Amino acid sequence: MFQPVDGNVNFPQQELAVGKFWKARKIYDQSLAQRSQAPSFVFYEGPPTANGMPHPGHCLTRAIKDLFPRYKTMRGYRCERKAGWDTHGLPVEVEVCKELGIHSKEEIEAYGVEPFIHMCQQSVWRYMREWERLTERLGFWIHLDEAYVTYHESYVESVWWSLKNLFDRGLLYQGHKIVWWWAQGGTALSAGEVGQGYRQVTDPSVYVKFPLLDKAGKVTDTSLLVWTTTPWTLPSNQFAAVNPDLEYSVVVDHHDGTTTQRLIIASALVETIAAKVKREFTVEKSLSGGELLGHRYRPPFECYYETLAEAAGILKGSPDEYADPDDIDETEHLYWRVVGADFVTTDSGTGVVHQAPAFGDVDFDVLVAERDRFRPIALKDVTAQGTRFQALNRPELLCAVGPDGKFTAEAPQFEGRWVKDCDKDIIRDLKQRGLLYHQEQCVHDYPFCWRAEEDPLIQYPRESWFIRTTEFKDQLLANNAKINWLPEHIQEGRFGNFLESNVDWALSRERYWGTPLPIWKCEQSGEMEAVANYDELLTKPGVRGTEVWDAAKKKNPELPDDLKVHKPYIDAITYDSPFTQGARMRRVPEVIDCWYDSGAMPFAQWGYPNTPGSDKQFQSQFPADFISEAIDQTRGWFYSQLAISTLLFGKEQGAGSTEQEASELPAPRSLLHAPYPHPFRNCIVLGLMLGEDGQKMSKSKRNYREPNEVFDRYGADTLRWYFFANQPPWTSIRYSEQAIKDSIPEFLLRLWNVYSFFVIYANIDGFDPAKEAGSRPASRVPRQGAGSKELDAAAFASAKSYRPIAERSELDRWILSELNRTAAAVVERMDAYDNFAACQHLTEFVDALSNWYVRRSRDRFWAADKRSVEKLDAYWTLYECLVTTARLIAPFVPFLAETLWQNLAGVFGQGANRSGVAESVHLCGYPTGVADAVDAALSERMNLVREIASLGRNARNAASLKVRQPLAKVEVVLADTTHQKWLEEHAGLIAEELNVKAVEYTTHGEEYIGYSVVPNFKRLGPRLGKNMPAAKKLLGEIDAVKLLADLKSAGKVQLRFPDGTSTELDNEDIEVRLAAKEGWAAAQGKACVVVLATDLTPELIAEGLARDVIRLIQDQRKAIGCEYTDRIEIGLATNSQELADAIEHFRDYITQETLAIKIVDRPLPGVESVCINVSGNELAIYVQAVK
RNA sequence: GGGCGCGUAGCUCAGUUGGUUAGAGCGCAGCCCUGAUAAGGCUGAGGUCCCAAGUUCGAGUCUUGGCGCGCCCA
Repeated sequence: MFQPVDGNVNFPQQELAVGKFWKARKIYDQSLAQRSQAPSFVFYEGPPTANGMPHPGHCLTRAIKDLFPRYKTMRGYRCERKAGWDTHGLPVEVEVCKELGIHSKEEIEAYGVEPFIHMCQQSVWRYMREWERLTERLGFWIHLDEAYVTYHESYVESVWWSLKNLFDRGLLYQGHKIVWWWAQGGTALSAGEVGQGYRQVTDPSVYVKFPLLDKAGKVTDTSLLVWTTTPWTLPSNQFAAVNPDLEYSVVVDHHDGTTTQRLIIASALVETIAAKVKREFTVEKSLSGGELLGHRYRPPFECYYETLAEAAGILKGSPDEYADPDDIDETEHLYWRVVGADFVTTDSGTGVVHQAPAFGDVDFDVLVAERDRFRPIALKDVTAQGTRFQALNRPELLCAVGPDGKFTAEAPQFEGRWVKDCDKDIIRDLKQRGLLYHQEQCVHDYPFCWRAEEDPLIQYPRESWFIRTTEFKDQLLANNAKINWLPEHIQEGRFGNFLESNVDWALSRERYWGTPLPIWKCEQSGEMEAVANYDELLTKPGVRGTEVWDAAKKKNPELPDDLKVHKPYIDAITYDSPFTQGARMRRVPEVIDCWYDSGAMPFAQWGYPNTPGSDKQFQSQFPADFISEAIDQTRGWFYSQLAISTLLFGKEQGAGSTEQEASELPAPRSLLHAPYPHPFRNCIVLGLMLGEDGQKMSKSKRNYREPNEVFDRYGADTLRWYFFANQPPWTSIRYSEQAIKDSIPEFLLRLWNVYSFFVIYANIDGFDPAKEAGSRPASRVPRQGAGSKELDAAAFASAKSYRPIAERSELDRWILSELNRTAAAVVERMDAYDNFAACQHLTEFVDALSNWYVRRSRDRFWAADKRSVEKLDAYWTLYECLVTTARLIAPFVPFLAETLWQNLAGVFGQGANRSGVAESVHLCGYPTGVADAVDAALSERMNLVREIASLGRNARNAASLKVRQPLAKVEVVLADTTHQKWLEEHAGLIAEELNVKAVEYTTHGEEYIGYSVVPNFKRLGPRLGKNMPAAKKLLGEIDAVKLLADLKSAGKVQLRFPDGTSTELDNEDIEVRLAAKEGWAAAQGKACVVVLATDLTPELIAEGLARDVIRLIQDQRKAIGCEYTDRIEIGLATNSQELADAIEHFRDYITQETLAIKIVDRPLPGVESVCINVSGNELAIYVQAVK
C-alpha cells in the first residue's frame, strides 16, 4: 500500500517534514560519502556578508548554487560544498557606528579601536542564524558547520601568505590614489557614500589664461584659455590637456584696443565663448590639438614654478640606457606643458582643460601616463649617481593642500585657509594679474558628506597600496578568454571591457576592521618587508608587543583568538630592523580591501599553505568547475578571484614572462602552471532582482516579501521552480508574488495530481510494485545493478505482471518514449548549464503525462478486472514515469521529489531498510534516458493525434456540439499521407477523445477544404534567390490539386520563372496548406483539417442524454461524500418520455459507470433529491450509498 | 559622459543558424470537460515586435543611427 495522498496538498508542510528526514538520516552526507571515489565537480561558495536580512534576490543565488551541485552529484560526481562568510569591511563598521551613534574616524578612535573591532566581530554574526535558516529552508545543501570565515586567523594568514608572495615579487607597491575625501572628518568615502551626497550648488566658473612660452622660455602674447569651476585647484596646476584629434583656433580678441591678445580655443567653441563674453573674435589660424602638444606655458601661480620650471627628464626609448646621462638629449620638461587626453571634449569649457592631478582622478591618470613616458631611474642608479637625477626622472604630484583641506606652506599666499574659502581671493588675484579672462556662476551637482551635510567633499590624493595588476593584463584577458560565461556576452562585454581598462588594484583601506596589511616598515630607513604569518612574526629578532594581546585575552578570556591578527593587537607587535641598526620595524597602519579576502577563498578557505593538509585540499579543489553570483560581482568577486589567481598561480605555457622567480615560490609547482581558466571554469552571472514596483529591492519600500513568508505560503520548491523555469537566470527579473503563485499549477500541481491519481487507484486495485516484483527486487538483481537502487525498468523486469515495453499499448510506449526523450534532453541542457530549457522539457513532459497519458488511460485504471494485463501495463508504465520523474526533478525541487520518492519507493521498505532501493531520491543517479526506448516516429504521430483531437474539440465548439453528445463520425483530411495508415489503426483513441462513432481519413477532401501551396522558403531560398517572390506567386496561382497529383506521379514538377529560368521542385520543396471551406463544422491545423458529421440520430441523442445523466450522478456521488469504491442506489424520476427512454436504453451503461447496484425510476424514500434540467428535460436524481 | 544589457499582447516573459500565419502563462469574455486535478480543453478580444535607415529574394532576429529603461563605472 502507498500512503494515501491528500488531495489538498500543502507543500510547505511537506517540505518541513522532508527537511527533518534529511537531517535525521544525514542524506546530504550520505550523498557525498557514496561519491567519495568519484571524479570531483568543484564548487566555490562566494561568501555572503551576513550583515543584513536575506531577501528574495539572495534566494535566487542560493537556489542556483544548489541546483548544479545537486545535479552533478546525481550524475556521478563528488561535489563538496563548503560554506563561507565574508566578515570584514566598511559595511560592518558602518553598522557598528550606527549602533554606537558615531560617524567619523576620530569618533571611532575616541571610542577605542579595541572595543570597536570587538563589536565588529560580534556584529558580523548578527544575521547569520537567519542566513543559515534560509539556506536550510531553501534546501541549499552546503556544509554550514565547516564554513570558512574571512576573519579567522587561518584565513587571514592565508591572505598574508599571498600578499607576501606579491610583495616579494615587487607586485605590491605604494603610490597615490585620488579619493573623495571628507577633509573635516579626515576620511575617504566609498563610491556609494559619495553617491548619496550629491546636491545642486552654485560654484564660480572661471576662464583663465595660461600664456604660452616661446622656445627661450619667454611669455608670448598667445594664451591657452582654460575653464574651471574649482579655482582653488589652480595653484596645483601641472598640465593643460587638449584632445589631439580636435581642431583648435588661435583667435584675436579686439575688445581692448590697446593690446593684442591671442587665445587658443577649440574651434567648435569659438562662437559659444565669443557670445558668452560678448566680444568679437577674429580667427587667425587653426591647428590640430596634436600640434599643440608639448608647448610650454606659464602656470597661473608661482608656488612651484620658481623651482621646477626648468626641470626635465629623460624619455623612455632614448638610446643606450647605460650611457652617461650628460650625453642624453632626449629630454622633456616635466611640468606645465600641453598634453593630450581623449576625455577632452567640446561639450563644455574651452577644449583646453586645466590639470591638477592631485584633485581629480582623471587628471591623475594623465599624470601617471606622463610619468610613464619617462625612463624610471632604478634605486641603484640613483645611489650610484647621487640624487642628482632623482628629481629629474619624472613628474611628481604637486599638491598645495593638506589632508585637512587647507592650503599648505607650498601656497604661502593662502596658507592655513580652507580651500573653498579661497576661491574668491584666488579669482581676485588672477584678475589683478590680468590672467582672468571671464567669470560667471555655474549651477551643478557636487557631492557633500552624507554625515555632515555642510561639508563639501574634495578629491584628494592619499598614499595607498596597489597591486600591479596592469602588468598582467594580457594574462587576465587570456584567462578570461577560457572561462565559460553564461550569458556569453559577459566575457567580451562587461567583464572583458573591465579587464581591458585595468588599473592597478588599490588594495589598502585606512580603516579598522579588515585583514591587516602584513607589511612592517623600518622606522628609520623606510625599508619594508612582508610577513606571511603570525608565527613567522614571533621568530623575528627582538619581537615585542605580544603582551598587548595577552593582556586583553586575560581580561576577557572569551575573546576569540582570531582577533590577535587584527588591529589593534597586531599593530603593537614590533621587532628589530634588519635594515638599520637599532631601529624598529612597525606595521603600516592600513587594512586591505575586503574584496581581496573573498578573492583569495580558493586557497584561503583551506588555510593554505599554513594549515596541515591544506595542500591536498587546495589542489583537489582547484579550479572551480562552477560558480554563480549576480552581475554586480563583475568588478567584485569575479574580478578579485581572477586577478589573485592569475597573479599567484601563473599563466599559460609559453605566455609572456614577467615573473621569472615564480619557481621559487612556496606553492606546489603543479599549480604555478595551472592551465587557464582558473580559478573558475563556468560562471552563471545572475540578473538583478527588482522589487514588485520595478525598483531596487528595499526594505523601507516593502516592495518584496520576506523569503520566509513565501516559504510558509507557497513553499521553497515553488520559489525554486519559479526561478529555474520562468526565465533564463541572467535576465533581471521583477519580483512578483503573483507570478510565483501562478507558476504552481502548471507544473508542481499538475505533477502532484498525476501522483495523487496513481496512488488512489493503485491502492484501490492493490497494485504494489514491491509485491509484484517479489517484494525484494534487490535480492534478485545483482547488487551493482543500478536498476534496483533507482527503480528503473531493469528493476522490475523480473516481476510477473511486468510486460516488456514492446508488448504494451501504443500509449504506454509513447509516454515511456517521451520520458526517455525528456531525460536525454534535460541532461543535454543541464550539462550546458541551461536550467531554463531543461525546465521547459520537464514541463512539457508533465503536461503530456497528465493531459494525454493519464487522460487517455483512465478507462484502463477504472476497469473492473484488477489483474487484466492492460491495467497492469498502465500501472507499471505510470509508476515508472513517476519514479523517474521524481529523480529528474530532484535537483530542481528537492522536497517534492523526495516526497514522491518516499511514497513511491516506500513500498520497498522504510528508512534504510529498503532492500537496496535508495533511501532518498537524492542518493540516486540521474536518469539520462535510454536511447532504445525513444521512438521518434511515435512521438510525431502522437502529436498528430493530439492535434486532431484539439481540432475536433475546436470544431465542436464552433458548431455548439458539446463533447457529451456523440456524433456519427469525423473526417480527417491530411496534408500528407505519411502517417495515414498508422492513424487508421489508432482511430479508437480519437473516436473516444472526440466522442464519435467513427474516424475516417482522406486526402481528397476537396468538398470541405481548399488547398494552397507555398514554397519551402528555408530550402528554396538559397537556391532561387531573387526568384523567391516569383516562386511564391506562381505556386499561389497554380492548380494545387493538379500540382499535387503531378508530384505524386512524377516525383517532381517544373516551375518556369518570368526571367526565363526554371527549376524543378520535389516534395520537400513545397508546403501544402489546407483551409476549411465555409459551411462545414470543420477546423484546420497545420497538418490536417478535421470535419465533423453533425447529423444527429435519435439513438445518438439518447446516448448523449445518458452521458448527461451519468455525469450528474457522479456529481451527486461526490456531493454526498462517497468513497471512490462505494456502491450506490439510484432513483431517477422524470416526466420526459424521451429521457426515460434514454435511461432505459442505456441502463447498463449508466449502472456500470456510476458503480450502481440498482437504478429505479422513482424517488428513493428518505433521500434528498436534486432536480436538474437535462437538455430541456426535467430530472430528479436520488443517490444513496449502499452500506 | 563611457561600457554593458534590455525594449515583443493589459501584465510577466519565450522566440533556435534570418524563412513569410510571432507564441506561452496570467488577466478579461464565452463555451466545454471532469469521481485524480485549487486542475484541464476550445474559442474570442488584445501586437506599428520602441523609432528610422540599411543589408537581403526574405528582418522580431543582422548592421548603423536615434529614443526610452536598468546596471556598472565616471
